[in-house]
Amino acid sequence: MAPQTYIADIAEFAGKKVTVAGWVYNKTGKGKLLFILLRDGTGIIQTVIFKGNVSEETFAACENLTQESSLQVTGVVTADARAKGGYELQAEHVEIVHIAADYPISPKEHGIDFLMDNRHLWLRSSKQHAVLKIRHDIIKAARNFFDSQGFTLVDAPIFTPNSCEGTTTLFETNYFDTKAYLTQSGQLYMEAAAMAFGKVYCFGPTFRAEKSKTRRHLTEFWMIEPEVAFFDLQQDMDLAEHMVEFIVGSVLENRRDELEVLERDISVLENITRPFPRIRYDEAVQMLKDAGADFKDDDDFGAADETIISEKFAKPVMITHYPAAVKAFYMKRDPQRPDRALCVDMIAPEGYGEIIGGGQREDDHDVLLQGLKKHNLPLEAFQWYLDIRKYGSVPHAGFGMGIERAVAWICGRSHIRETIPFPRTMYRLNP
RNA sequence: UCCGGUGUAGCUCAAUCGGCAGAGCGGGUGGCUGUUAACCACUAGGUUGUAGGUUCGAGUCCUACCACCGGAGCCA
Repeated sequence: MAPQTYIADIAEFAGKKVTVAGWVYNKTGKGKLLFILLRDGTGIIQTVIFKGNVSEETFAACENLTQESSLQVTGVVTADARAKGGYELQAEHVEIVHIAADYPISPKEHGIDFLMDNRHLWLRSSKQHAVLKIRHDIIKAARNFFDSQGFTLVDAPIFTPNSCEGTTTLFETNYFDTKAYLTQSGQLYMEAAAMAFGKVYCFGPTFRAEKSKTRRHLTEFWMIEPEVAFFDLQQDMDLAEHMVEFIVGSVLENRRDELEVLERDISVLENITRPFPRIRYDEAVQMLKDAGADFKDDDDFGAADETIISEKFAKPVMITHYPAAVKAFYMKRDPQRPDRALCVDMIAPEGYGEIIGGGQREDDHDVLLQGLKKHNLPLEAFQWYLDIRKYGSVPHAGFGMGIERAVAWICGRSHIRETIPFPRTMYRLNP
């Protein structure tokens, strides 16, 4: 193939002859003049094909180009205010690579079911493209954050012999002659790893066989889960808000164009700076009651409750000290008030719900053992986990951030299914 | 799993009281030297989700099923 110039870099080549390779995003024309919006994955540029500037055959061939046909265009880059992006390419030579069949996604509106059936093609559309570019940046920023703070990436297994929490439904697989389950969290393994490396994180897919059917749920989603030895709840919260600030800052710095494509209100994101508000569960309950919500004491918050609380703050709010009864068995209890857990949920603003859940872990062997028994969990499967409390147990804490929920919030998307390339939901396994 | 909704051309949707199946976009053909979701003319395109029922007659009414959408619970 001819050496290729990417559209993202096109301004550097004004006045020069380049070859751009890509796909037809849209085509208009007027008689002897054709305008082809050419998309190459890095950007879109208007290509001008004038009958007098190319051969008869080339012009005739270009008239037959359909949406998403692939081609290489060689010509001079010119600045032109009439073109979107400010530059256009005056075609001299066009090499058609493939004429696309009738492309199903037109520039008009479509229903969500149709678009999801065509997700493999929908990825080419500008908004979907922007969301996934930002997703990439969020993941990169999160990893940069931990890497720069001395964390070690220690990936957790996907196949697990048991439930991490014992409560959520798991996807069961046939693992040779036994059963294995797809992981729903890497946390327990990170606790073991933290005792080996001090500061660790994992980043991988997690699976929940819950029949959840909301705009915030996927059956397969990605989590980044740090875990730190000799860390308490307060330090855990410091880390979480620092990470979120870093990620949002990185997206604002690197993905302005994409945020604009998504029509995201940037001022809202610019306000995401430390410190974030921190409230206790009891204060949150009081807020709900003051707002007139129908709330049962010692219950967990529902989606509507989270929205009411989050709307009181312009930044993500961290809620701590939930009733231990509604939280997982490994949460450490507050010594001051043993019916409360040393846990934290971070609720994103604008009603996007919980993006982070975490807390300090129970580090006493016997208390943890009691918790396992109370939850009717198979003790044999958790022996290795109890070992962490037998050999140099220390206070430790961590959290998990759901990547897709963070992407949905930062991108201002109303539904999580657009924040992962190929979403898996209760009703969708294809494409 | 529960509650509510939708299903008509490739796509987005109309179709009055139960009375001839329609439009825009997209496709095709022709025209146009500055288009931005171009415009103009012509044209092709239908098992009305599936199966049954009521009726002289069903896209429309009834029953069941299927698919999907929105919400709840659970969670990140």
